[in-house]
Amino acid sequence: MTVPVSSLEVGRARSSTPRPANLALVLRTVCTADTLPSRADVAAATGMTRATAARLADDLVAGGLLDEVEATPSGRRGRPATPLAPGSRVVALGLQADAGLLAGRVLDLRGRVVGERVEPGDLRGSDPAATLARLGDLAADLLGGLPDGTRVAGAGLALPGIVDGGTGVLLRAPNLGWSDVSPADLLAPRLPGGLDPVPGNEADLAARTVAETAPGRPGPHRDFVYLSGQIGIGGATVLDGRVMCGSSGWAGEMGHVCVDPDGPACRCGSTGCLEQYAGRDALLAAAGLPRGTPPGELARRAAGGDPPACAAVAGAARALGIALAGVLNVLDVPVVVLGGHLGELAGLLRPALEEHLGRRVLSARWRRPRVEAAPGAPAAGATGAALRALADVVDDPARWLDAH
Amino acid sequence: MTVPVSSLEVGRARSSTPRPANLALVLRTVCTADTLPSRADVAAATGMTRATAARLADDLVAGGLLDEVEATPSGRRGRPATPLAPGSRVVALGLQADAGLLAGRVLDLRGRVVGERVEPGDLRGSDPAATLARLGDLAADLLGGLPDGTRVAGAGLALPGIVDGGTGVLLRAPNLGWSDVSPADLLAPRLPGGLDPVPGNEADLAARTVAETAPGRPGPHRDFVYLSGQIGIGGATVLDGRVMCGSSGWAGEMGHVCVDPDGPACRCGSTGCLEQYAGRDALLAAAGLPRGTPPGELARRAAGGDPPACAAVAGAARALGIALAGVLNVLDVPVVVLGGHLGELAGLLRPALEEHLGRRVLSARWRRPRVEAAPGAPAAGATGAALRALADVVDDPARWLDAH
DNA sequence: CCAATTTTGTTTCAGGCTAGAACATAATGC
DNA sequence: GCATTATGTTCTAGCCTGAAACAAAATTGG
Repeated sequence: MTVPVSSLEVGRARSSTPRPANLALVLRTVCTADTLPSRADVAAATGMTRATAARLADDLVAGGLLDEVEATPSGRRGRPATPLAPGSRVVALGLQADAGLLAGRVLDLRGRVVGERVEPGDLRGSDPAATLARLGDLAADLLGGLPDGTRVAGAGLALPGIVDGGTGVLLRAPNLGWSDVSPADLLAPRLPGGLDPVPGNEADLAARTVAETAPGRPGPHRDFVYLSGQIGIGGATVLDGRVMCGSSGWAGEMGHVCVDPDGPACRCGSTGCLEQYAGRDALLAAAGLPRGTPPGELARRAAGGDPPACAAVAGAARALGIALAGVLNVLDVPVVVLGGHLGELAGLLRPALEEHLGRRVLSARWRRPRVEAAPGAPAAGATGAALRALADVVDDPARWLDAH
Repeated sequence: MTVPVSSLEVGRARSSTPRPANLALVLRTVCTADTLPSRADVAAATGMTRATAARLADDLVAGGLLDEVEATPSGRRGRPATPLAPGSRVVALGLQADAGLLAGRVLDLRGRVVGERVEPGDLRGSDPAATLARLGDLAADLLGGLPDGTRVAGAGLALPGIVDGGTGVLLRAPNLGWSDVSPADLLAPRLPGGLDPVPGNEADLAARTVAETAPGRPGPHRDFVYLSGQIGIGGATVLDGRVMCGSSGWAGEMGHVCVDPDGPACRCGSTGCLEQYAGRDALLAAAGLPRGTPPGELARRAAGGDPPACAAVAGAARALGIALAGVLNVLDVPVVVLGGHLGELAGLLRPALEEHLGRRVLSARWRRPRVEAAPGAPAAGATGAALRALADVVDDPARWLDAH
């Protein structure tokens, strides 16, 4: 052979028949639809013939990826349609280990929460092996409580740190005090049926819950920046509906964008990082509150007009404005979604932050950047981890059908 | 129908047969290969059978999208292979209107320059209609000089400003002093055969020349930030090999990332923008040189140790370090490519800039960010515009075959 | 209550495309 | 000159979709 294979590798998947792509198209169409579509609706939406759409839907129903739902009398004439819904017995497990909690959540293909466990607790400086063992037991318990016939399509694990995409190793998680942990090895033995949770960054996965509200269903924004205020400030960028994880998982280190080169020194070695102004501890210190105060208390004081609290919020808004304006200028993203402690402060931050962005973002004259609060579900990372696992099924249902 | 069609629209193209996708796969494989592959090489690389690869290749050869090249004696035994190459008679036209020049360039599917015209001239404050008429004549002249049998697949136009992706209207181009111009209307009448150049941002298109060195052939980096120093500083982000143009074409306003909130006022209304430190005029002023000095002169002086020139370069490196560190932290991109006047200074900027980035980018301890100079071809935007047009052909050759 | 109408879902058949195997072609090596 | 080896072509079976005919189950109207 003249040409080495490596030089010819072309990224795309190839399939000799159109069927896998069309199965995915049918499933995605059902997942995306606002109301439960019939086979005929799917045919109309995709441009296939009714025969083809029906055949593909039949296969998906047989494999459990679609459910035929009881028809509700529509009042229109003609044979009543059989509504299709994403299969309720195909689920995925999302796990999360954070400085403040352990969580597990099971979602089905419709995006409904089928099972849930949240265990608050201070895990800073905890032993990775012991903590992950507890999480594994929690997961096993959660899976054991699922109704018979449920099939677990996959699992994910949200971690507050840098995860190497290739090896799945948690390189470092400052809030937990962990480094170089391989969570798969510690978790898998505790889980039934060879389930192997794929680790991912908590902010990336939380951003996914905004990018898609249910498996295959796009959320309210195609392009946005997600900011997750935990102890530090993580973040993620969503472009074209895809969460950008960076070429090695380091994306979203929003907390260390430089706000002021002459500002206070940061533990990262740089100066004037965003975290020094809008991180949880920095905010509390500026407001004159002790370290462990819940962010809700800060929000209450600032809303009540307490001067140091208001000053802290104003300072955070200014710093966020400077840091985010840079990102918004570079990426042309119209929306910022605030999660974590920043989400709790969103109502107070929004006016000043939108004003800062309006001044510093070049395109603001045409389209003013908007600031929103993330829907405040606890342990959003667990939900995102489950969604990511289910996305694998939605993207290639043929593989799932062949395997079962 | 229960479900409104709009709610069911799923972005993907659907085709009832695998052929269009496989045609694209074969063409892309040939474009990507380091050496000219035979039909058998294509089969091996794609996983198709030789029969299938050969049939698809035959169709592409018949349509002019692939050429059969004279076999060079390989010395190996067996029937000699017929090498395949991207079709040399399918070309695209790239145009560029900039503050300092008008340019047109014709590229073939192999990425070779088939024709070229560059007309330097000061176009600041020029009349859009007159200037685009000149560009149209230049283009018509260029196309007229092409060898017989050449087929023009499309055209693009690089402009130094904000282009609305939907309408193709140039909203504003500060360096030209243009706003709300519709270049397609002014150009198309001068061009043969209903050719309608698609306008795009100059920095985005210049970044494309780094992202792909020839149609369908990935460049040296999958993920990088491109900085284009013209009069201001434009830029573009390439993620996963795709140039991110933003949800409304405003992406890449790198020049107005805030370096220092207490810095000098910028004409954009903000303060301490990168442009105030590393823009062409700011650099020349800091070096004590008059406004019109070519950047090469600054580079010579700084290389020679002239103190004000060195200070100017050092200041620019610091400002670039602060601004880029933010972007690199957020997007986890390992490479910065410098073009335009920053490219000419790349050698001088690199050491200080890499040092700044090493300190401010969180992932630097694992992977140090690298700074490179863009290959310094003049009017890179024109090349990028032609590449973009050719990418349409490479992405869906079936459409091209059907239409001819 | 029954027939016409309408819409959904199924069955059947033809056609396009790929995989696999056999075959033809054109070189090297002994 | 003949075996060997690799490329390219031809032929057939099988998978999948599109089109059209058909079956099923509701409403409408007398």
